[in-house]
Amino acid sequence: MDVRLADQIASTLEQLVFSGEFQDGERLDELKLAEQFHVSRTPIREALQVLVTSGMAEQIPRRGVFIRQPGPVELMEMFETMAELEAACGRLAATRMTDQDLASLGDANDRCQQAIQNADHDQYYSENETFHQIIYRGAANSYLEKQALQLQNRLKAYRRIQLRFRGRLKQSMDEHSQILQHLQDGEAERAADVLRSHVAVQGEKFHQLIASINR
Amino acid sequence: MDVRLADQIASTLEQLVFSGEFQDGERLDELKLAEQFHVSRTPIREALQVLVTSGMAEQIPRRGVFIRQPGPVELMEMFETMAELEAACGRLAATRMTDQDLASLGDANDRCQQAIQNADHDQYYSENETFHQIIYRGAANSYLEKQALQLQNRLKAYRRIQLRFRGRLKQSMDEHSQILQHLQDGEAERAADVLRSHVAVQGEKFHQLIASINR
DNA sequence: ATAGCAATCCTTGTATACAATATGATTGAC
DNA sequence: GTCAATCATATTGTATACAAGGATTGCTAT
Repeated sequence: MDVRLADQIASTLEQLVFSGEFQDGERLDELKLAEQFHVSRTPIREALQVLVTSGMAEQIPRRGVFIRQPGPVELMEMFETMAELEAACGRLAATRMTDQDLASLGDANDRCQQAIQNADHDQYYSENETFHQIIYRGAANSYLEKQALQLQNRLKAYRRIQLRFRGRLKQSMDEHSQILQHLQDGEAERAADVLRSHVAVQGEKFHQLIASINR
Repeated sequence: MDVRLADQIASTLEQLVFSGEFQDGERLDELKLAEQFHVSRTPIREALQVLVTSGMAEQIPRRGVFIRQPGPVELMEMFETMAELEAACGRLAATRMTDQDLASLGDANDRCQQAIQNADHDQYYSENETFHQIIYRGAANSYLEKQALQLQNRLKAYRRIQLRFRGRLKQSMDEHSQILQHLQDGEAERAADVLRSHVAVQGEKFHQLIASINR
């Protein structure tokens, strides 16, 4: 419950951008937005500043702000960066997670398994997110955690796509189990390696999909 | 040369925050800033939004924006994250840097050596920055590069501190040479490991210094 | 007909005016 | 004397008015 209209509008716009409501390069007209949100241009402009600063839009002075949807190349780069961030979290988490953290991680993993058995994709994605977030937290580095959470959120919409690939779900679960095992054993490098490829493969699957569409 | 006052002000404020002009928790008074910059509150507010979004300040609705200087704990976390980002860059760069990139890196390293011989600390820090930036670029992932550059910039002011430690400069140079060698050999994991500890040690030195001051 | 120029309109950027809320100070009651 | 409540003031949040820079359209000249 934000108090400032600008904040509410920023969140809403962010959601709209994420959900692909805007085309890449589309100009965000201050007047139109002001009408849509039934406010003046002032809060709109402040919300746009937020989008620009967070990299979701580009501002050209005296011209306006234009939304920037990441293209295939940038998405691949983001997935690769995510993979490295997750690997880093795993490395650190392996020596820092408490027994309680590991128990939570095990629970989250079980709930992932369960979701698959129920063939409940929504639940799977939700629990999968939780699984990874527990690892971010386990790194015991709130700055790194924040970076990881931000990028995870940014990639959320695109991560679902890998679902389409046959057998990916089972493979994903196997990797989860490996990750859990390595973290329990305090095997930092192994945990990092599995996490890295676990995430990187998502980018590759995404790439395959893009390529197959453009064929 | 920004066209918008808000942009100029945002950059200036950013510099002021970096240079420690503001205390942690200090409120940024819109009216005072407006007077100082000889503008109205509007561009000031838009500049403040930028600071808040980039995490340099916190906004409490109806109360104002308060600057957030990272404390020792957060700084350590940032150094640790930087270490992981640099390791990631090194890992990727090891297999992606061109001969030309490697030549540039060697040149930068030579200029670092030279700066040390000249006992020119300013030049050393400038060239050291370049050395690392060439590796970021070498990762051939512009998103990751951007993240690394951002954090490097954020930590700039604090990195200088390690200089105070006897023998650190020579050690640093030795590490640089190792990194260069591993990158030339395409030894991804070794390059990553050396880079990680090369940066992580800065955080540790920083920690030592803080501890010694508070003693 | 097309290219170049000019004028008008549209949009962004900035200033100011107005509204609403939080803070703190003063007054009154217990 | 202290605590609480209310009122005044200061500051943020929003709206509107004004300024200035592009973009588009139409006209003219070649």
